[in-house]
Amino acid sequence: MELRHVRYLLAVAEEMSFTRAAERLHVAQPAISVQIRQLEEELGTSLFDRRRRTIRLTPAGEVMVTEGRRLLRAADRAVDLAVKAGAGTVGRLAVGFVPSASNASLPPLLRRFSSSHPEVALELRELSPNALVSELRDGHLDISFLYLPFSDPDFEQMVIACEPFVVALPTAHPLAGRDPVPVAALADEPFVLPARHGMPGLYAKVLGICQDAGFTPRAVQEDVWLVQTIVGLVAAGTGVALVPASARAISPEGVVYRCIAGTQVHQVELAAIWRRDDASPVLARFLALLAG
Amino acid sequence: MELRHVRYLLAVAEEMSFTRAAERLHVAQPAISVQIRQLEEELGTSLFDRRRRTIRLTPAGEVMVTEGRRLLRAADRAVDLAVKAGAGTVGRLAVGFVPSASNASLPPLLRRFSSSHPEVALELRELSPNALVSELRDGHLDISFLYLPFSDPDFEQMVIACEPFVVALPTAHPLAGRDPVPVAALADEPFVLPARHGMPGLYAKVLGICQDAGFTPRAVQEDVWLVQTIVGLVAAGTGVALVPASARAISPEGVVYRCIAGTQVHQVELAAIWRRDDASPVLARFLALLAG
DNA sequence: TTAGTTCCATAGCTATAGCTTATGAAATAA
DNA sequence: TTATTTCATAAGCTATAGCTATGGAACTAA
Repeated sequence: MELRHVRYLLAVAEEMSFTRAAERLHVAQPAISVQIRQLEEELGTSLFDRRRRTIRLTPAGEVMVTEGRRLLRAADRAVDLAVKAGAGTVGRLAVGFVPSASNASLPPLLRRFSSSHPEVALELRELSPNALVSELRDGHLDISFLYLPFSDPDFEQMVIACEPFVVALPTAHPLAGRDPVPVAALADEPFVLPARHGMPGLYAKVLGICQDAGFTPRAVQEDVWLVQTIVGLVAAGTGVALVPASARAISPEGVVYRCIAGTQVHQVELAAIWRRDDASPVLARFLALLAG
Repeated sequence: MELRHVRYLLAVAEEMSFTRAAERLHVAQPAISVQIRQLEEELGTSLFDRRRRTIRLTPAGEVMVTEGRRLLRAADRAVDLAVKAGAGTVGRLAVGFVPSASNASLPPLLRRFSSSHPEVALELRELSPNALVSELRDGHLDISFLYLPFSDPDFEQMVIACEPFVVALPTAHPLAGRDPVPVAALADEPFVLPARHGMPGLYAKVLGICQDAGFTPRAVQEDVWLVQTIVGLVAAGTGVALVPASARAISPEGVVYRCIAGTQVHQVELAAIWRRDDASPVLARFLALLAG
């Protein structure tokens, strides 16, 4: 049995005429006769009572019409869903991000995508950068957000946000009175540093800023995972820190933010990364939104 | 799209290989390639990621596989149901009968059919003979049971039970002492007669028996619909009656049954009638049970 | 790296099967 | 009855599924 048999059957049943069904389907009448007969032979039973000139459905015909309608609906549905899945307007998108990235730029992006693609299920996961990469590789994630630098030939990347660094100081700190603060002024300060291996992008940037100012930061606390925690430690008076400007949103008692003095702009770049060979249409849609 | 496309897709998806799918379907590998490509072109999206040597389903492919399985199941189900409907092992049978026919012979027949055809819904209706005929004609009934004689070129009939007449007498009646009772002895008795137009078969039989005995029954009560009612009237002393022997099952206080004397056997025949042009497979099954 | 192997895709050809035209038989309608 | 409608059948044509041969790309194993 093929869907053609069902389509012909329904046309005949609905027109109650082989002739009119043929017209409706834009084929000659004998084509209908032959196809219906084939179906009848396959089923081992007749579908129409043709003894009168006005044909009638047999009980088996009635059943086949009912089930045939269901069948064609299921076929239409299958096509519709597959087309949508192919276009990326239905499906699933697993998004990963480093803890600090749940800041200003990401939520609005996700919200916009979600409202323009209501049939795509967004799955959000907060992971360390290396976990993000391995999950992307395994196909458990479709796209991830982390701080640059990052480089891997298997992945493509796109910068989606670029924010300046600011200095986080305990409120009582002598430098809190100055704004902007020159980086060189922090040369002898104890530093709270982000996780070197966990967040290599951020770590490298902070180190770079200090080295540009002519010193290597003295770590009083290393391997801190969350920007939130860094800020907390600064607030507790543990030391000073260089953090992305979006950290201003986290403002616990005891910490102040100051701009960095000087002409050189130090920025941290939040990037989206995804597998180069990932052909997921949903991902393509998401990337289009990122780029557009 | 045809079911062939879906069958090929599922084979490829299950084997995860065009080559093995081709072997499984007993066709050459290019046939699979072409059909899958056709489906992909119709959907406007690819179903397999063929960049690697081990192919993978695309999101659209996953969807199409899931929906395709559903589709083939629906197709199988449609065929199965239609075949059963054609064989008469599933469906509906509307059975009509005159009130009096719900006696000894019919219930066991219906019970036997029902247990051998559990998927056939039996619909039972108690109607007058002319209503039976018109409902048969309209197709609201498939088969009916009534008392002969009945004759109509549009219908076929089969006698399914044949029972002798008996005389029903009030217990106190003088003839109650005799057994058998000669019909002639009832010549001057008041008769309770079945409905002439409502049950022509039974009425004609009773009249015939009396006329054979040389008299025309004097009706004290005519147009009685149910044999049960006739018996009740006899029990109340209204008159005597000739009723089918199965009426013995209805034995209220005040009535006795006596055989008819004489060599001539007077019998009433219960027959099944159905439309000559009715090709219903369920009916055919039922008739086979009646005949066999 | 290179040679060999294993895939799927493509091209050209064959054969099947669906379609068309022409026509016939049976049931209606006039 | 005759004319008309309707479905079935037959013959020829055409479209298409499928086959064989082959090529290119991706792995695999020296």
